[in-house]
Amino acid sequence: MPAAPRIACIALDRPLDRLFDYSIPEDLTLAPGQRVRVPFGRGSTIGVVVELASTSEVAPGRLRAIQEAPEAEPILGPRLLELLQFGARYYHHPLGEALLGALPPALRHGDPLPALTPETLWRMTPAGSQALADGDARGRRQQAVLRALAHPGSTPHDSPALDRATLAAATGLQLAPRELRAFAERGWLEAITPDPKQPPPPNTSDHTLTAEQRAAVDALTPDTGVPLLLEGVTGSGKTEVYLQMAERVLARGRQVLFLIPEIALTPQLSARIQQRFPGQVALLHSGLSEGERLRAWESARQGQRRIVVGTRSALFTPLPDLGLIIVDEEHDSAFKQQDGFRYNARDLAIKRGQLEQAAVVLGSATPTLETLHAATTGRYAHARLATRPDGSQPPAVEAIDTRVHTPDEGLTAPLLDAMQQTLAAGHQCFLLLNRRGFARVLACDACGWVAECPDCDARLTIHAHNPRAVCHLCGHQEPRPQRCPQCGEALAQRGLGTQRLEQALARHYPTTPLIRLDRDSIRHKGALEEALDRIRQLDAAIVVGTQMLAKGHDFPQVGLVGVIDVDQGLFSVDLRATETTLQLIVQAAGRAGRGSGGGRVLLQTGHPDHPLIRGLNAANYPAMVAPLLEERAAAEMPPHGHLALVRVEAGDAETTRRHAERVATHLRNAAAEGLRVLGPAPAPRHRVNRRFREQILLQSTQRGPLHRALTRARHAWQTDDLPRGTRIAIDIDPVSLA
DNA sequence: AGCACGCCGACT
DNA sequence: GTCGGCGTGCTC
Repeated sequence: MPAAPRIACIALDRPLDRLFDYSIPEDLTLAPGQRVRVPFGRGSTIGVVVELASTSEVAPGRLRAIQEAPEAEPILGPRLLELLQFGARYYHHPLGEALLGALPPALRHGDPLPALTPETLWRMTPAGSQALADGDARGRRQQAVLRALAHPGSTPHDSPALDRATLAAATGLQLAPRELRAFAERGWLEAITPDPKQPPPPNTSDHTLTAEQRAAVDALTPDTGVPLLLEGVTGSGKTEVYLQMAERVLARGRQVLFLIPEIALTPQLSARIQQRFPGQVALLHSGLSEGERLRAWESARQGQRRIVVGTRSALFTPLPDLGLIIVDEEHDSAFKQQDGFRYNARDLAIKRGQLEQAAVVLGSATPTLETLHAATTGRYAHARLATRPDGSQPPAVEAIDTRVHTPDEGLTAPLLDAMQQTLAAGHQCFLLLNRRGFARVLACDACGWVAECPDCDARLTIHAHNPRAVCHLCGHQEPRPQRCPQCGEALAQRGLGTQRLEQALARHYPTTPLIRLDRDSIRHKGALEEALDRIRQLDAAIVVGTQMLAKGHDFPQVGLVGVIDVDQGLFSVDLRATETTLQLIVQAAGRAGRGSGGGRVLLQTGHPDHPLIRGLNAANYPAMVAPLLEERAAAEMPPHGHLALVRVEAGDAETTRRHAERVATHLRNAAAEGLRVLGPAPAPRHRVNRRFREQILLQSTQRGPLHRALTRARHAWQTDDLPRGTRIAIDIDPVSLA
């Protein structure tokens, strides 16, 4: 008779690629996925039970006992546990970090699960409606709340009941519970406590779906394990399709996981979902406090909230009745974690869908070549939204030849003319420039010297209100040199960024409202919402920004989109630069010509006759990127080949190189037929913050040999004596080779 | 990763 | 004489 399993194999939050065995105290019953506190070294730490065993390799005398289990139940269910185990294996990352990283920080640190209180919903009373109409509600906040309850987004019917978070999202205000209670005491609002067994019905939409949208909703076939690509041109109404899919799945009693690239950049989307499903949405993103995050997570795990809207890491939220995963803007690189556990939430979402028997929808106007290829070869189902419900057309794309029209401060004469016309017609101009700040560098025109960071491979940049020169990679600052240290000539400022473009535009159009939208300008909380509101309220205006300008916002007034410099993206060496630039152009074009009809997209380029530029066609993205797919096939690059990047980093160039060579040798020894090991080569940014980086690229038409070689080589270099300061990072399916 | 142990330099 | 530098090894 086998002994009872009195040993638990436990994963810990350490970068150690193994489990630790502990004995289970008599009075404790454990299951995989359960959280435990264990003694470790001289302290104690939180771990997750991965499996139970009756014997251990560790001598019985050296086994220590589990201290406690904060919950009696597994906190990660079997399918989520399997997903994370798969992910850790696939991305060659220690299981403990993957597992503990999936928990909210509070649980990782040992806090107990919070008790959930039922969410109060607020509805406007007739008295409140009266107060709004009569102007009795004087305060800005009072008016905002009442108005939100009178017109919740697209449903101007009877007053719906909204929870506090939804009201906050709809008004853009921070609302304390006591403030809402005060409104209730005045008789303007009434509080409703919904029955948890009987969730409130969705606030129905009065959008009638187009035939295409209807077909897309119907294309959702649950339980087949086949992902659905929802390819919809910008403005084609993907969100409404998602919402109706969600309604169907919720009606069958299941939960919905809605992943978006970055909540902060698209506040309207999450607000719209919350308004449609009041009190049922848990919002998960990096802006939450530990406590807020924990409560949102727990409410989803308990099934109290039926919808999770969140960024990348929300993929790992436990959902007992998961029925649908939506990955919106699936092409967005924000779904790929860029350090530590380098998973791609889009790819793991597909895996989770299979494990949980939940439908998976990937939506985009500009799908990645990987997804597009899977859809055209039949591995994924494919639904297209080719038209806009309002009947408007994506604008045509025109090129301005910068060899003929020399740009001054980034602006050519034809672009300035077109802007003039657009503004005169009362429409807006959006100008896209993928470089922040002033991005001016200090250069010597006489000998070519350029001011560089002493610690990085980067040029120092000059910003508007800073008298010093700054490094964008490490933050190093120094006084601006006035003269060239090599030849003594006076230094000139060269280059162009959004801030400088903004200044140049202010000179050209001194009376036109000018708004800049980039990472720097929205740093303050609420700054983005403020800018978006201003853009929507204005008629003629110029908006300057980086790629975030192209991200999913609806601006009805845009008549012209200008791309200041397409060439730097289109003709770059990086594997995906061309693809992401084409995506950016199409997404940007999608901002123009909504509502008011027409609209132009102007690209400034020195290669107007290049096939990619001539082939630009925002209405048919798959046709437009077909040549790229052919290139990828010829080069055995994704999706026709698989990549992994191994980065070696150390404190000086010499050791980094030496150890990279050794890692590469391990990989070559472990490599089987069909695997190419390229490098090591200095990483594109070889030196950052006084550390040096070399990289090795693995390329194979099959995933198998690639993973087998990595597994074997990893064993080899772990037993090899690499010095302490050397760090090796593995990046599977890298989104950028930089 | 943390945290100990451990063996060599400049300091009250 | 000791405080502390970070090289090496371990954590069930």
